[in-house]
Amino acid sequence: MFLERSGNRIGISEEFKSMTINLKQLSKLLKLSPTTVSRALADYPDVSAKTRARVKQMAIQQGYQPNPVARRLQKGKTETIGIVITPEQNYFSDTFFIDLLSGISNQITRAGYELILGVASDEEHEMQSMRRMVEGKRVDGMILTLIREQDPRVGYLLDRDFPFVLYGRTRETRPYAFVDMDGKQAFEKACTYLAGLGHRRIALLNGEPGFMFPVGCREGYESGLFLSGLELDPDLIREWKHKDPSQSSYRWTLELFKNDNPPTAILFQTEAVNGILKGLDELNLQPGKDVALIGYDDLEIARIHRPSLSVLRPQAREAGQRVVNILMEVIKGEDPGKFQEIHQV
Amino acid sequence: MFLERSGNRIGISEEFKSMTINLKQLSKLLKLSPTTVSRALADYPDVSAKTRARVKQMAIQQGYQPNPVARRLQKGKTETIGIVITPEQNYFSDTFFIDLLSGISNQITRAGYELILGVASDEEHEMQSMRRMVEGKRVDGMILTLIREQDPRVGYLLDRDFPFVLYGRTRETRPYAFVDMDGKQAFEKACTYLAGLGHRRIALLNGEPGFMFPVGCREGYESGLFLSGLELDPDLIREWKHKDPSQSSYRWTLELFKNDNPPTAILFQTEAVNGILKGLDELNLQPGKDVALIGYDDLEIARIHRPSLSVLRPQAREAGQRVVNILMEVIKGEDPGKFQEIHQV
DNA sequence: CACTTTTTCCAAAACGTTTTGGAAAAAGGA
DNA sequence: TCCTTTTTCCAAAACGTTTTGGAAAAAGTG
Repeated sequence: MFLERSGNRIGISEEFKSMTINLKQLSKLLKLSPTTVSRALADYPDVSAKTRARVKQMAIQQGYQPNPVARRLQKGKTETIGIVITPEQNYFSDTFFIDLLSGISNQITRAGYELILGVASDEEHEMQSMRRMVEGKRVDGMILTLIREQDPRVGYLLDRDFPFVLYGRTRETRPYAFVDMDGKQAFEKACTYLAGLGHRRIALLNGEPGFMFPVGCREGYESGLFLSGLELDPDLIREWKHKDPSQSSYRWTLELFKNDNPPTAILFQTEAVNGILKGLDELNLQPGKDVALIGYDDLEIARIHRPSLSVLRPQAREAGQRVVNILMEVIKGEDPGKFQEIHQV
Repeated sequence: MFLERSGNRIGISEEFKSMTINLKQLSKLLKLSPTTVSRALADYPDVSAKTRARVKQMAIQQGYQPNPVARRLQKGKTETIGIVITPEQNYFSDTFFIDLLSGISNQITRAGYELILGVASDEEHEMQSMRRMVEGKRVDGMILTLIREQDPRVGYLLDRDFPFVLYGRTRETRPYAFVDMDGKQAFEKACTYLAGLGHRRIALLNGEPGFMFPVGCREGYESGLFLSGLELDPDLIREWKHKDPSQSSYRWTLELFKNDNPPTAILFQTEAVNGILKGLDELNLQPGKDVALIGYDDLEIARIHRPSLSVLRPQAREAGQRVVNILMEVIKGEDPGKFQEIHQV
């Protein structure tokens, strides 16, 4: 029909648009029933090898792809996973979170699923966004990140028996699935490593309580001190504020060095890095020389501070993939309690 | 049925699970046809005010929400928007991109739509991810960010007449919808501002060509110099590498000051900030004192460097919302060429 | 050949909405 | 009152799949 103008823009665009063929049309082309075509494509044993091949070839030739919406309705599944992220915590800084998201996204795609994203400005909207997904039947499962010690989202999902997996942990007695990084072990190792280098005054610039991760970091820090025969000095532990990590860690850095017996090393998480560097700069202390620094997370900034700034790099991509695989099992009906993984960093 | 154990966990979870009522059940409860209930909820005029009220009340009471999958099938729309992000460019640094995403997400939710996310590691996967969304009939429209000068995605979408909006611009003669920040004007202003303060040697640490944004920045820089009666010195223009912005901008910073006649001010984009600060630190130059710095994007790090580090803050949230509103119009069939907006920063 | 079993196919139903095209009931007009 | 118009409702079809429950054809068996 568009032959006479096949060379121009309209011809091309019409050609592309007509690429949407559906099952009925495809089956008509093959002189088969929609049933048989559908089953052939799904490799059911009750269709002969010959017709199966014929169907598949035609499907490829015609660029047939089953309409996902129709399939979802029939299957009674959305084939969709939900995640809600929050901007205020600068969780996005550097590559860590995007790596996690990358692992999640790719694995979800591999399963033929979709990832839908909510962005919430605070805890209330976070819950609201999740409820919309869950109660609106928009997803088959949820992935939760940035877990708090007391996290209402977990109770909510457990109450309605809705499939979910945490990246992180929370305080909850009922069994649930999670993948967590072993912050405790990481900080313990970092601490003993520094002690092994001769450091006796090791500071911890930790995240403030409320979130679960800093809890493990502190445990690891304390355990590391203990294993190295060092005493814990409360003056060397400080907590940056989630509202403004840079500013607060900057202040605490200055504070730490007002001490009569200042630290020679600092352990911290990503969020504090800018504040610490600025603080040290102002005090004319060289990172890596006057003060050893070990941070948690894959810091882009560490590349130009190498080797004066060491980092513990969690395998975020792998963790993301694992989270998805587990979620798929839970959706299938597996017991979530079976999936509780703590990954070494 | 679960009355005798309504106090325990199973009772509760069953109660929540039964909250999923569908249209047929709801209409039975109301002794009305599904048709009438559906139309009542959609405020059609052919249902009396009385029954409309009755229906709505019951719908709320029963927590009825139309199954989105079924509605999509009938409506022939996915009510879904797609976006593909790429991790390698550290676009995620600081709040800019997440703000944009936040504006996009919230506006999409407000429209009752869904945002599906793809994460691609390179240009090839970026295209692949987009094709899956488009050809797999998974979205009604696409949002594109991080636009390149020659961007195959734009041609692809134009060819098949698929609705999309760019955040940014590209070199393409056919009309398309976009929202862009006026990088040119921003850099021009910054430049004349610095000149007004007496600076005569203003450097530009620009993004490398390939992406569209640095083009405008450079134009603005050159125009700003011209307006201030300053001559353009090619030695003061350097480009950081996308593969490693920190490292390259760090090197260029050192390089800039090897000049016999070094700059007294530097203009740059977010990506270069760590490299520049590190470089200046190493040269014992104080930002804001020895060298004036003006960056583009909302830099978290600028908070602790205030006022020594100025930033041009684009209204990312608002831009994101605008992108969505435009996309909705384009999906409705409006001419994309009508929507070409350049926002002042 | 007659009967059973296996292979290969398909018609119809189902998923949960919205839309189409009336029909019945109520209201208005003479 | 009878006819016309408006209001209010609904049965049936449609969206594009997958699944169910056979039926027809082919192959195997004695």
